[in-house]
Amino acid sequence: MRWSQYFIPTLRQDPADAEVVSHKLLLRAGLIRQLGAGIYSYLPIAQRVALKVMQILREEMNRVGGQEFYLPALHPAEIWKESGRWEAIGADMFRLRDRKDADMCLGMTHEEIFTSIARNELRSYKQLPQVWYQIQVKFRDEPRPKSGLMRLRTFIMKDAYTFDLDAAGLDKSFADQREAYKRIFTRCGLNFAIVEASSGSMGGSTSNEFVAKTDAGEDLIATCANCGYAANLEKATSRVPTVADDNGLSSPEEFPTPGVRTIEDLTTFPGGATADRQVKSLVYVATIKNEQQPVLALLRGDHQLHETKLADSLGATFVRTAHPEEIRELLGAGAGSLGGVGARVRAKEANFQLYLIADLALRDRRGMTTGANKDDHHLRGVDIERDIQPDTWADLRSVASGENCPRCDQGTLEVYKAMEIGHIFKLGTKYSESMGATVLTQDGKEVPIVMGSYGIGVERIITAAIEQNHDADGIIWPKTIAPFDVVVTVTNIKDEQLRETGEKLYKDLQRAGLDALLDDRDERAGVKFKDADLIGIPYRLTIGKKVADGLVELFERRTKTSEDVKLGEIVSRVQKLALAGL
RNA sequence: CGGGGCGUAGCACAGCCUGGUAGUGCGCUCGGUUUGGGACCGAGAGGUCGGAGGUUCGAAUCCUCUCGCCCCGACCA
Repeated sequence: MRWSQYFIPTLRQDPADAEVVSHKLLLRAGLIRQLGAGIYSYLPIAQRVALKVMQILREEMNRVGGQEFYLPALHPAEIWKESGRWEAIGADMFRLRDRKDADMCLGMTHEEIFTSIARNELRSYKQLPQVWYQIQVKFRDEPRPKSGLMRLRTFIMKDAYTFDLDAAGLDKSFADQREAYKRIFTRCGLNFAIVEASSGSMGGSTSNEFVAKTDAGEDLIATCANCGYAANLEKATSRVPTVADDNGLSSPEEFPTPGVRTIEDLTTFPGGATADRQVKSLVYVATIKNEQQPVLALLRGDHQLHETKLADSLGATFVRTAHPEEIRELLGAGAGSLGGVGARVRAKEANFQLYLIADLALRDRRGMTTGANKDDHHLRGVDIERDIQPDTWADLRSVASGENCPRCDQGTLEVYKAMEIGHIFKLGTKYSESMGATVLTQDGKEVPIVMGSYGIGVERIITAAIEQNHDADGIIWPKTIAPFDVVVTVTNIKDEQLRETGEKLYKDLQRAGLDALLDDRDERAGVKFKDADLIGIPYRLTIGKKVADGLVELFERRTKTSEDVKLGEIVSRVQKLALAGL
């Protein structure tokens, strides 16, 4: 491409709306323009990068036996009603009606559609396994689109689905995808990790999340340097030292605590208790199978609740903290004086079925202090099992940096920020059962197909690549996904000799199979250098005064080092560099 | 959905409080000088001040409504 005619609208100043680095650089380097919140147009440079990413996705999917499809983005509601997700999914789905007033939606993922093909066409175990994938647009009405291409409402996803006869087959398919994902992210030049994560409303047993470490990310990952344990905070556990309790009291004892509202307050209150001897009581309203269920979550006073863990433990699609009025109606006291003792009975009087869920760290604890469900009063000497009898026990606690690794003896956990770039799920038979996708086994039995689903966000890869590869001057693309391999910069286009040298070199590079860009603009050299740095092309060949001596300057974007190379050798040199690993 | 902020030229912003000719820098066009890290001089083009309604002799400016965008929180497959 000739830069003089190519559309690369670079910006000198940072756009006011951009906050994170990748967003600023995507705009400044002329890759994207915004159309609406979470909706962006991809300009030619971005499209080139996206196509390179997609090519890697295709190659690695094909390598593990994937077959590429292209499914509709517009879906009739019926198919989503069959799986139950038309109701299960809330406002995140873009819904619309057609002219006949029929419910439709824009696809946010394609389990239902792929499953509908599978159930109609797959009949026999002999046809399995199948590995199907597509690269296609997805629509999600995110509550808060943000950070450029990080959280979008319309984005490109590579989604793959596997269909197996049994669990063993799924294990193999899952492992294949996992390996493919490792190769994909490695080839894209990303620093990534595989972590345990919540499956959310996807359902299924096991899921692995692929994350790229970056401060711009929204996920928190706990890792152990000693044994390699890694988990999203929504799933991570840790070992915390147990607290030795005294014998406690034969029954809880109420005492007045005027003005005490928080765990902290009670630690300093005369006759109070240290935080690890208190029970934190949080009232939530969970949405379970479209029903509102009040829940009292109990944790150790010095521990933090993780809401995703709570939702997962309850099988809820959504949890929110109860409003102050709801809390008072339910338990007869305000937040700050709440507790599990007698809570179920108190709620019953108000005609509510209160569900009590307690964190595992409260197991076997006695002599605890907690609210009395009476303003300005607490109870001491509470024995959790004896006095509260939770309906269930679950891991509800957020782990923190410095806590002991749950897997190994020596390690401690470190928590860092990351962004999700891919997620793979063992779905099992959730969709095949609800939608009737079955095959006949060798002995003639009809069994539901065992499925897996695997997603990668194309824009997330691009965003992560920039977040992890940039400097003060701009983007530093990994060679594998750079929009061009090399840019030929003619310092003065009005100089006949320089121009002709540049033109020839440009054509030779192309002939050698390289993606080359010729900067033939009538601009000062400085402007061209700045733009080339900003856009982040891995190599720049500067055609300047040294041409008289038969030399061009080879500049490496990443290291900002340059070297003079003989004109006759430069093409093979660049070819070697461009094809070399990252 | 709760809290905060912002919509004025392609971009970044000033002007608004205290109503009276719509400005600055970058970019763009033309001419000239320059030419290896975002040049300089000169001359230009470019704006229904997000939209609607109201107050007023007069509204970018004051009032009401509305649309949009950004950030924090909540949420998130």
